[in-house]
Amino acid sequence: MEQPAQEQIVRFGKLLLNWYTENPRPMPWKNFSDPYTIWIAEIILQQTRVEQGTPYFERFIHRFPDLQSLATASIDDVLVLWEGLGYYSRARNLHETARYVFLELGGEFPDTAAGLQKLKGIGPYTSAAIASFAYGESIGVVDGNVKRVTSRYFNIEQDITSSRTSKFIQDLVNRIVQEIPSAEFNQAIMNFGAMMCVPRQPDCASCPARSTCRAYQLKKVDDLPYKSGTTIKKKRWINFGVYVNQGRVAMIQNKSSNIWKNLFIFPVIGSEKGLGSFLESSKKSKAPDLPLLGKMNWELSHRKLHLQFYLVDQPPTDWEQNGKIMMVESKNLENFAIPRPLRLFLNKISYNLSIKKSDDQ
DNA sequence: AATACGGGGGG
DNA sequence: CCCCCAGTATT
Repeated sequence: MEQPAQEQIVRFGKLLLNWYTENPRPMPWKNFSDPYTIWIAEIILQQTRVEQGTPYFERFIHRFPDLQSLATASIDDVLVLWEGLGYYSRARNLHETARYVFLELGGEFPDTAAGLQKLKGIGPYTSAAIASFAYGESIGVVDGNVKRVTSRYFNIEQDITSSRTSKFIQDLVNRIVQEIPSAEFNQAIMNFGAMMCVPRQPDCASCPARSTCRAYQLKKVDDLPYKSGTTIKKKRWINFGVYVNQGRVAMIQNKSSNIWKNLFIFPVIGSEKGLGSFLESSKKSKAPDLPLLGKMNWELSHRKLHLQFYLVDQPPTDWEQNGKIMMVESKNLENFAIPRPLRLFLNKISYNLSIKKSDDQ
């Protein structure tokens, strides 16, 4: 994969910067510009949401306002303040690094990302964050937000967990901060990822970057960032309406999707277009106000389907989903091709439907 | 390159 | 309730 063109990345950077100007996010550590306070904030924020980390930051800075106070404290006192935050090695490394910088470096933090990264507990992300926020170094941060936003906007399809992809994205944001102030851009892109370009069901309709977002254009927002290992199984939610009358069950031949094409299914609730529209959309539809007969998770090679079966007392007219509703006699169900999960469901409720089946169980 | 390491939020 | 998320150190 090649790096995007220069004008593309500059446009991207300006978009995010404009968005951030209009959507500032007050965070307590923004009032500080010294490396110590920024370092504390960034360690707390590793793997931790702003909302959760903020009260910890306040307490920590109040108790340990400067490097000396932390370096001369006991690890037990530090851990007390850390309690509940998790990843407790962060507190241990924090304390160890405080002592090291105070005793061995004369109280002065290294002033480059490369130097900072030599310290315990400071990796690629945190070193870039401190270097840009405290020293104005032109280096981009790469955290989960940045990976998600860039992989979507630039349609980066490579495995987001590989070191090769991380380097590609690091190079990409480093190019951007050659053109745009690094501290502002780093704040902008991380907050954009946290507020706008969120992991699940982002509100693309109100996104200022959608007109030039490659994932949006290609309808791949739900598929990026791509992560290897566990094959991505898109989740889909489908509500079926089960209508039973005099021992007959309402079925319809599915013409609207490639999954289970031409098999007979219960009509779906919530869309006149049938099954297809549910398989296209990642939106979880609202639970209808109907008796829930059962639910079932069903995994295909590339889909994880959440199936729900609702009892309806009459077949609505909008059930003409690319086909005709047919009332199938229970004893005739075996003559129809029915998807496995629906067949299992039919077997399960057969008693209630007064269906007698010899091969039950 | 793979794994361990907490805990919180949202569907 | 279950699933998803996410930097660094270690192996």
